[in-house]
Amino acid sequence: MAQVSLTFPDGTKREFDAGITAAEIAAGISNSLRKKAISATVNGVHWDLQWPIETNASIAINTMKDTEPALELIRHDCAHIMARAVQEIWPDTQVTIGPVIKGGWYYDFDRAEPFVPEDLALIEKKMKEIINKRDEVRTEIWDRARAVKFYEDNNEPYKVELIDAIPGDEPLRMYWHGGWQDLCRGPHLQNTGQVPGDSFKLMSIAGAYWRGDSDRAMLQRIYGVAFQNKNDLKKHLHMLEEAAKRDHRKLGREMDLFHMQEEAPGQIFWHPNGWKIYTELQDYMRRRQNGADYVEVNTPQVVDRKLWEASGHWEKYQEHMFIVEVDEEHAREKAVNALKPMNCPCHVQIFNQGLKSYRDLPLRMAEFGSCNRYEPSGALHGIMRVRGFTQDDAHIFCTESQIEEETEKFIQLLSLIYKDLGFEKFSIKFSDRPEKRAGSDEVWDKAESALMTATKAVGCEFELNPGEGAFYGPKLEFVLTDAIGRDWQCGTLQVDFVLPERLNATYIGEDGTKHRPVMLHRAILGSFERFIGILIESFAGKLPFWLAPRQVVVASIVSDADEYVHEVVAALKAKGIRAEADTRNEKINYKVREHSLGKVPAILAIGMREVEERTVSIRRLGDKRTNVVALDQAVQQLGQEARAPDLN
RNA sequence: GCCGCAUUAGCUCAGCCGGUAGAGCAAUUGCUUCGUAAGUAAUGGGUCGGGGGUUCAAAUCCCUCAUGCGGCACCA
Repeated sequence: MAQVSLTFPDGTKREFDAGITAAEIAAGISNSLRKKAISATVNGVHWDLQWPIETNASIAINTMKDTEPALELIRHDCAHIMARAVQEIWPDTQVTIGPVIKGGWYYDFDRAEPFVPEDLALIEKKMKEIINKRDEVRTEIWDRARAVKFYEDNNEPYKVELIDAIPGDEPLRMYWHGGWQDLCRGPHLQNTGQVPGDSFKLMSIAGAYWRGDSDRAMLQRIYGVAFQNKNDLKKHLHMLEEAAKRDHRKLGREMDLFHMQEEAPGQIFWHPNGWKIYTELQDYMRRRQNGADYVEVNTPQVVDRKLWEASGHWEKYQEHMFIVEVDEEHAREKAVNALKPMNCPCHVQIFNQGLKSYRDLPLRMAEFGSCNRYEPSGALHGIMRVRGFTQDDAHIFCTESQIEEETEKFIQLLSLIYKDLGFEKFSIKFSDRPEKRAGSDEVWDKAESALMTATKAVGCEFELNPGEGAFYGPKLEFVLTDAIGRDWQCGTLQVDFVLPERLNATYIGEDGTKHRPVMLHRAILGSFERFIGILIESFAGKLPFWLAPRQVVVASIVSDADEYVHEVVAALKAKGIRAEADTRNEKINYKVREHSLGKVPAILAIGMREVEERTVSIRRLGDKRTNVVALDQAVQQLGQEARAPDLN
């Protein structure tokens, strides 16, 4: 019999008969390892204990202590156990796919009756029964015809379709535990009892399209999470609770920032507090962009369809545009308009006014552009995904040879701004040419390499996102990581050779003839609405002092201090600080609690001692300590903190 | 847009099998002047998301529309 040489993690090599399984190897080492083993890693591939090893390889036996394989197996087996539980409870249910995802798994089912939340407890109970049975997991390779016939006989058309999609040279693997089977590439645990029965939880039921295709059947998806032990599950659930506390919709209400109502779905009613954040952020962005040699413009909201036809938006995005038709009786002429969904066509109109010379380039045209898009109802989400929003948009009209330098400058500006806003870390995704695209390969070569060398020149690493570029050019996407580790794609830089062509933008070159400029579409925040949502969630409402809508509340302890309280407020306001007096007839405990919940970064408590000494007692949000300082000093210090980072 | 769930006082929520609404907080008004996360009492407050239907009777059952929530699809 042929031999294989296997190298163990400690470097020792041993010879085995070819076709030996990892389970047999584990058993040869010790009986306890045989029981504890969950899988193997063979030449870097996660390997089922039952799979034969036919070639020389490196091998490691995994146990539950090996976190990465353990979690993958636990979650994957949970998916199977859940599918079995569902089919045992409701035999008329068809199973489809059930992959492992971050933190857990899901499984998609086809069943006439909808699952209801109460079903989850039922399924969990059944899953625990299956785990307690410690059913052995068994696997076999089947040939295609047999597998197809099997699923046809069992009336499982989804599985038949999955088999059809698997390349012909790949073996089909079947897995069993108990009487239940599933088509699966594996690997899996040795028996169902290896799944910790107290460390998983079914989370939610949702609809999901078969194969992610909105033209196909809507299946029912059940999401679950699973961990190595009970404590990790607890930590995970706790983290979810903490994330829920940061929800910008909840904080928006509690901090009285904004509201939304059904008469204007997807649009925001900004309250005074929320609008303070908005304008403060916008003022800051305006100063930063002015400093980076942008010119600011403003363009119309309601624009004739002719322009959208010329730009190509009418054809591609008509369904997502708010169409405005003026009633014929009142109109001098019948016209069909659309609310602008983006600013670029309008910016080209400004560029096209008068002759432009190469000396005018690069021309960085910025607009806090108010846009409206008719987003699908299901896409709306708080202030993060809305139908009316304002982009921190700009278009840089430049020559091809300027792309590189402009990219560099943009990344520098973006880094500076993200840092000012409290996001030290961001990552970049580079999306190159998609299959369907405009422009010659030559132009794409130039655009991609310019974008790439510029990105590298700034010293930024990026992840390649192949084929994900816009149809008109490659793009960079800037993803920032918030305080609890979530990623948000905010900034973007897109190279566009198409729109200048479509809208006939030209400049006179050094040679005295007309040339086509390149447009760089770019945004840093993305939209103010969404970015403020991100700020709220990342800071859990505790915004940096300069962005806080209410920066200081001066609260009296006794009413005899009221007069001095107003004096303090006046002094703070004179320094440009957003300060309020709270002289209500309430205990200081009550006031401190209320303003703390309102996320006011500084509370100044004023009793008779402060009045007599002309001091204030400063209490910072989230800090139990107080700090008594002279009034003048407090005004000076808080005035400094209240300034935006670019003004310090 | 699709699947599921939800919509009751300003907020958070209770209201089983149909008999026309309830709590806590908030608000208002008293009393209380109290030194760092809820002092106290009284009072007011709801066409139960809109429309339609079933019924002697609907917050409750059915249909429909709207909005929201969780996903899916979408995101120029």
